[in-house]
Amino acid sequence: MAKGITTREQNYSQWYIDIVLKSEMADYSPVKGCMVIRPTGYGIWENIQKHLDRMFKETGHQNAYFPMFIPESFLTKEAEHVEGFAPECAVVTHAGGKELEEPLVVRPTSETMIWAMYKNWINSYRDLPILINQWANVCRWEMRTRLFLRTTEFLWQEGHTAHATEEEAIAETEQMVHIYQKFAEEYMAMPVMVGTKTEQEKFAGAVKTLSIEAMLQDGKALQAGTSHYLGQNFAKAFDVKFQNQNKEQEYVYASSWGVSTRLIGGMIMSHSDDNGLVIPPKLASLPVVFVPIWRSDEEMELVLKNADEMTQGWDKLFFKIDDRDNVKPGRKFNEWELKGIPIRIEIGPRDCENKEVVVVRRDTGEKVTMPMEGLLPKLEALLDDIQDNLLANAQKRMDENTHIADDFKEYKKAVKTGGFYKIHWCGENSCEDYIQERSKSTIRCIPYNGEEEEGECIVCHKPSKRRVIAAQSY
RNA sequence: CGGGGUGUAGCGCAGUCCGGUUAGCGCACCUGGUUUGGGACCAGGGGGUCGGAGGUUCGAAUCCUCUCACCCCGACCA
Repeated sequence: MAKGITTREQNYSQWYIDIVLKSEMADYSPVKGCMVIRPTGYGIWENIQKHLDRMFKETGHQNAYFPMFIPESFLTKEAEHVEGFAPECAVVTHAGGKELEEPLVVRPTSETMIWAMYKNWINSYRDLPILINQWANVCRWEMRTRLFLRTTEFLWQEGHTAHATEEEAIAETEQMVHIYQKFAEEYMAMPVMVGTKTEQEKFAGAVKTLSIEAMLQDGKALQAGTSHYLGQNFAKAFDVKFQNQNKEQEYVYASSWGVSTRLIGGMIMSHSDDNGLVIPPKLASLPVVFVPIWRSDEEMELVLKNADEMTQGWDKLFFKIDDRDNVKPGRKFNEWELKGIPIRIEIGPRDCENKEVVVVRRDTGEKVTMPMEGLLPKLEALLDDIQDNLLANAQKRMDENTHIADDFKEYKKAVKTGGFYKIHWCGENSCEDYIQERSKSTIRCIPYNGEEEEGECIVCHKPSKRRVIAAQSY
């Protein structure tokens, strides 16, 4: 059993904190609400970046970088945007030993800076579309923070695109939310619900917000990524017009989309267990670790020699031989389990004699003896199997915990225990507020391509045309 | 901002009510030896001035005043 990790049953929140700190993913910093992402955690982020970046570039996007300081006046140009973000902005008022002429906001998101620049770059329909992404840090002064899920400063990517037509901008918005869905499922083994946010929950300044919502082990929802159709809101705020083929001046249509280090929190709460982290193989910076076992110096030499020989020609980043002589094997087993390494290979004198090794998979703990000869393809297949198994488990959890609810009292009771609930909702803000106040849950999204179904609002009983997803959330 | 709580070694805590030699304990750390197929054991060792400031006293981690920080619940939150 794991030492010093609170079990999920005892206290799910504390379990999460224990996992993050003990696996050395991250640590609290001296600044309240800000965390340090340690090598173990940063490696996961690098893999997230690697794969997403490729997906962005394959769909025609390019990376760029914009400044982290935004003149305060920029924020106020879009009315809803400023209302949504002003309360959580950090503002620099002094620099270089003097008070600044105009305060600088530490970006909470970059729409304003980017549209101030796009104004200079766009004149003609020939300048469009612009498909830019940036990897950056942003700062939002949240009152309550949680490691990875909500921190004052966090890392993310933000895509900002400019288009000549509404159709094109909407298509971009939809394309990106589906890229997020694909990434979540294929790489993170984290199934998600794709849908539209309600008017009240949408991004400040957007016409429409699409999101992916994951279901974590405790049944709570996590907004794991968003893609916004911004219409002409920012183009109007920053006066970004282009001349179309009919010689007319027209405001540019826009999208923006992002995922953050929050994904790492989602990954942890999707797959990890009471023994520690469980990393999906496709995100693991170290897929395989060897734990050699010996009693004497002679045995040590023998075992290490065998391990070296059998891994000749393997990718150095694929495996590590944990040859520390001052730590016992049992401890190593536990350490690597805690760190979530997908496959552990035990190799001792007995195995060397039989020319075999013991292969242990992290997700199920299953141990299998395999011959040293021709091991690599088997490990690769096993990694694929682990990846598939994690996704299947997460999918099963989501399916089993997605329910239909038609009676508010029953819903209120049920939602406390977690899970997604498909409910009818009339579309009124007042009913949405009622749900939030009475049940501590929120409408997560209106499912994308959701089936039409006649029904009545769970609150006011007025007609509803489709079901929405409601749940408790992080 | 309202309610509650905590500050003593890197971490977790005891000691505080009822002031009294050198401030303890567990984990971690360091050295040596024995160990090594699921978190080793023995021996030795280093490290704190008790969140901060002021006061009472022969004497303060302990009592008093002020102050700071952090945590939990609530409010808030792509």
